[in-house]
Amino acid sequence: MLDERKAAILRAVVESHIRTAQPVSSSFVAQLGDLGVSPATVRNEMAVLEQDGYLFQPHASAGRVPTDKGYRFFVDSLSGPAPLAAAQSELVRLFFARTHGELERMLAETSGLLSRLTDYAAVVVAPSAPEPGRVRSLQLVKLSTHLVLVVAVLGNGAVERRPLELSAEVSDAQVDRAGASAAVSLVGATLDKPGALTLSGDLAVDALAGAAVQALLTPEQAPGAGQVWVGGAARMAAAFEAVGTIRTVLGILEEQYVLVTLLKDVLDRGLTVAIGAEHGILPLADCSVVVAPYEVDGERAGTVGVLGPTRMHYDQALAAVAVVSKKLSRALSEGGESSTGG
Amino acid sequence: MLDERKAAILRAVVESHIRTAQPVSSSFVAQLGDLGVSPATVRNEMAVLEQDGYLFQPHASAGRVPTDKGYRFFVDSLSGPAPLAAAQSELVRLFFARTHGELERMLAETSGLLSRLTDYAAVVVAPSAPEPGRVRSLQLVKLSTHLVLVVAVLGNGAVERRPLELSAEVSDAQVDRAGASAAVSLVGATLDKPGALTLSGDLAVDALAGAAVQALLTPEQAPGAGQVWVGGAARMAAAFEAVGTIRTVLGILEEQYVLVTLLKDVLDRGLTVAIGAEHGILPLADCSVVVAPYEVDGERAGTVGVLGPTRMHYDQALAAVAVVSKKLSRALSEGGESSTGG
DNA sequence: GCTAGCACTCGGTAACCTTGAGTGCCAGAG
DNA sequence: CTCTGGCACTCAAGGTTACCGAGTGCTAGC
Repeated sequence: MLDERKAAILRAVVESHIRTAQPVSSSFVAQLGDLGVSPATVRNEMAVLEQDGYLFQPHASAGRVPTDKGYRFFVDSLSGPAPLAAAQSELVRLFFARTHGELERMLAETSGLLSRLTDYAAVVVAPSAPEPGRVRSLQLVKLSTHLVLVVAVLGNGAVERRPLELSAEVSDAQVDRAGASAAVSLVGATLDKPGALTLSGDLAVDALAGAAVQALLTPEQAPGAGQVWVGGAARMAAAFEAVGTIRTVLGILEEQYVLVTLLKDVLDRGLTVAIGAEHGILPLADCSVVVAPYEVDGERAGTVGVLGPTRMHYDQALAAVAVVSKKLSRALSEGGESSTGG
Repeated sequence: MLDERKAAILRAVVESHIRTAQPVSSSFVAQLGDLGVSPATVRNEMAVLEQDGYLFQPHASAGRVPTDKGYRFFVDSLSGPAPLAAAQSELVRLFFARTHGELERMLAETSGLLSRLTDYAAVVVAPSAPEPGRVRSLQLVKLSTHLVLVVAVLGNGAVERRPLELSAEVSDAQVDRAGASAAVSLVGATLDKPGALTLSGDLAVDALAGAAVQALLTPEQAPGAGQVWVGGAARMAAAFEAVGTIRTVLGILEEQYVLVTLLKDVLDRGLTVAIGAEHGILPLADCSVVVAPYEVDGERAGTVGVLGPTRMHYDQALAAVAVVSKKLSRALSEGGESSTGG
């Protein structure tokens, strides 16, 4: 496609522009010395690169700026993620040594970590379908005369909790019996196919047990809502000069649905990096996305990603995303200790 | 302090500047017609207001802009929060009719609501010391050979969950007996003063029961962390023109500690509104804060607030904050249905 | 005490020029 | 055929000047 010299020039332009955010001139590339040719020669090559759509000239007397296609070539020609700087590796190590606990908290903090690592905004998407697993334990707890709480512990340690509003008063004993009955029906079964209820004859008890089982089978929350954590949105304000761009980008970062779809789309297309207009979201035309899935117990669960300007440090972002997704997978899979408390 | 005419002029200047973000001229105020005086008279009054520190003149041939002191006078002379616009009341009504569930989720969504209502950034601080309440139920669930989960349901319906890593293997029966023992010790007691453990004689069982009780007594999370939700940070980008201001404000909005302290300080000083430099945070000198506490079961619990530019619509912000804090208090107090899922 | 009138100030805008970075192209050297 | 030095050309950026007009402060008069 591109002969070696053109590729070298293109790489030089991209690298320089990522660093300086300025158009890159032919003489600058020539002075780099890697090619041993004069600025005039570089100019000729650059003209061809522009015709082929890799470069773009803001105006007649300016240097060249990479196009999305130029960045794409650059990213594809990377030899893989750079190794993380020592300080950053240490940051990651410390973070995962220190962080335990609830899934939600962990993911939220991970978005902060990833943002600090890259200096861009980071997005973490929660596991899409937290596979229910078997019910390990089920209990009814009477909170007040008309309010009973259903608490179930699942195989992965997650706790499902459902309030149950009663129209008629029930006794402690009735709650206990209903709990036992519901437990027989559900413990050992998975949430998608419960066992049959054994009837006790006491209508109130049987109704309560049935309602408890039913409540557990109903997923508590709409999918997609509250499942995204964005870290370091403020860093996007530092990445752009134009106020308008900052506003639209920040606006998008608050649209959880758009974010989830964006990351999912990119992954589904088998990509790790989406550059500029490659993802379909027009307001983010000046942004690139670097994504990686993370796993829980070997199953692809959620996504972590970095959103930065098109002229982002791809090698570092790739490295950070790769490391974080790997470590996160491990942290979330360790004996099921950390899991949703919903 | 200020005679009526000066006060009227000052109010006019503030109102106009809030709307237009422009310096306000004497002729504009005179044309409003509320005073029936000429621009020249207004000018004279304005000169006095400037000497007294209520107004400020960016340069010699410009109109006047309110100072913090001017805004303070304006806010203090408000007759109370304006009634919410019909569309907004409806938004609030719908929101609280629709929103149930976990405390965290609810607070997070509330920050979004408040931000939408006011068009500024909203901050919601979680209850500072979630009063533990009595333990209603306690259970040990064996997840794997070396991992046991302690699950406790508290009086307010909150579920506390602690993983327990074991060095030696235990049998199902042992877990059950330890659970029963720990339950005897804790059920009915509050988390700060547990009852004594009755020893069984089986060392493994007693150790496990003790560990379970101990785990529950240890608060899971560091205070202050993850206890703040910010909604609509992007709206701050629309509220300011200068990129620098946008950056610093967004930066602050990600400093959870600063935010919590800020809101707490303002409330502690008995204020509802902090204008410009009145709160001590220099980078937020161009911002004002409107806060209100919310209650859970009659006890002051957390804070909701709005962060906007100094020239914010105080009446609307006051109204929105008041309504949201009231409704939130009610929603969180209803029979303890909604509470933390720790 | 209020107001009309007037001189004054000063930010903002437009027009203009200059500068210099960078290009495209061409002719000549290798 | 490829590369390079030279040169004319383009155009954004920055500086200067002039002008406009919004808005003020002051004063004299009602």
